[in-house]
Amino acid sequence: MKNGKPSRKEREYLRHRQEILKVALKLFSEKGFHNVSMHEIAEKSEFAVGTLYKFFSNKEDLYRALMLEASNVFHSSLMAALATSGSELEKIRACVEAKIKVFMDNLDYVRLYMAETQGVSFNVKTSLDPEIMDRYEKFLKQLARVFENGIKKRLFKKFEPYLLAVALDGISNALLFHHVEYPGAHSFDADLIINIFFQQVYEKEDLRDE
Amino acid sequence: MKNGKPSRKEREYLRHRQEILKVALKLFSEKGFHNVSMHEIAEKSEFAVGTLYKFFSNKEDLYRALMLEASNVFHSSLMAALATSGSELEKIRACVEAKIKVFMDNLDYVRLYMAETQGVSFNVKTSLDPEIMDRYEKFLKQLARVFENGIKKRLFKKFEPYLLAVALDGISNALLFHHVEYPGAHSFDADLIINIFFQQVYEKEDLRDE
DNA sequence: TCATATGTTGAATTTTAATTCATATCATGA
DNA sequence: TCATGATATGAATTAAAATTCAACATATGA
Repeated sequence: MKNGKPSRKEREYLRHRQEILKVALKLFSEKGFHNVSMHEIAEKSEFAVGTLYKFFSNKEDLYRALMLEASNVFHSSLMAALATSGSELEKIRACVEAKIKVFMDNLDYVRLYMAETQGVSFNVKTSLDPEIMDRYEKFLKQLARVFENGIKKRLFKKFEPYLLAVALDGISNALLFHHVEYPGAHSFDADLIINIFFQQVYEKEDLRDE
Repeated sequence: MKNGKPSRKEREYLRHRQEILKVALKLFSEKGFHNVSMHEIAEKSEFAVGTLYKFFSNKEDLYRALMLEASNVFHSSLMAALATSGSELEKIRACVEAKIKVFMDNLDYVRLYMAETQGVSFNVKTSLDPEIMDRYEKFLKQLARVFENGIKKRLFKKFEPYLLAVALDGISNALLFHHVEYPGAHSFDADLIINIFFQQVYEKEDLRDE
């Protein structure tokens, strides 16, 4: 059937790889790296253990691949949001909205990704990829730059921009975590974050103190 | 030597137990639960493996005991701070100060404790003690109550108190984590948290909008 | 001093899970 | 149809820890 497309074997290969990753993501995010065995992944993905090793050189490599994907999804989405045109406040609002969206759209990834960015990587092996840390760092720096510009323009009060970035990220994460753990306990949206954090840090025109 | 104190064997027992816990805390906090073996704990604490099992029925039990201790230290300190007399703002300031202090005084515990409260408990077995979760929950509720009172007295703007509690906690954790990971990168103290979060949520007398 | 209880030891056992690899299956094209 | 290379298989191997327990040490007090 079909003729010589650019690939074919390759697409098959990719599909299989994807399938394995999907199952592994589900399992890792539910039970954590150490509480999932290769046999379990094999079983759930309907491949043999040996086959897994054709796709990933070992368990850690498989995990790393997942983290990388997660990092891609989150990072690109957040960076894109920060690049929005508009005022500094608008950029940041876009960023918070994007964060809530990727968060909700990728709940399985959330647990993996958060274990890396939040509070360093605890348990999992020797803190994985510095690559991922770097990216997170880059995001925070970019966010800090937005704050910095906002401060220069006298839109925001004078706080160390990087710390503002850390703080905003902290609030967002905390609220998102809470929401994921107790959905529906307290309604919650992007505006709330913006309001709690911002309405305030955002300096009212008639109160500039500098 | 010495005569019949209320105990003696018991104090000896406790001392030994304490010694084991101390070593385990150090190791777990450095390398994570799964990357520390009972043999390593035995070696470092200068007991035999078998002896460890006289004190703790298994590895998980040992870990659990540590978490409980950590929880005690943190929880009692934070609750005490919230019970301070004074205005709502003062209570909350006391709480943030207490948090920074216990945090700094117990860096080894921090990693263990945070893995539990922040972002649920990832990796380690089936999310440990609900007891610990309960306590954390209690703390947040108490903090929320303070916010609630502050709102009633028109000291703070009207936000869902529980979410304010989550948010404040989130900011504090994020900044503390950052500080622990990159000490000296950006100076940082209780006032900063209070200012970023509060100066603002705290409603200026001349701006009440309700 | 000796018998008993209490605490300690670490080699041996058991468990658990990662990783390998000889064998089987399948797809392709001669 | 058959030969060949590419893939997939899963029982067998290996590795790493957790846990046990019979033997040893030490303290107590009769």
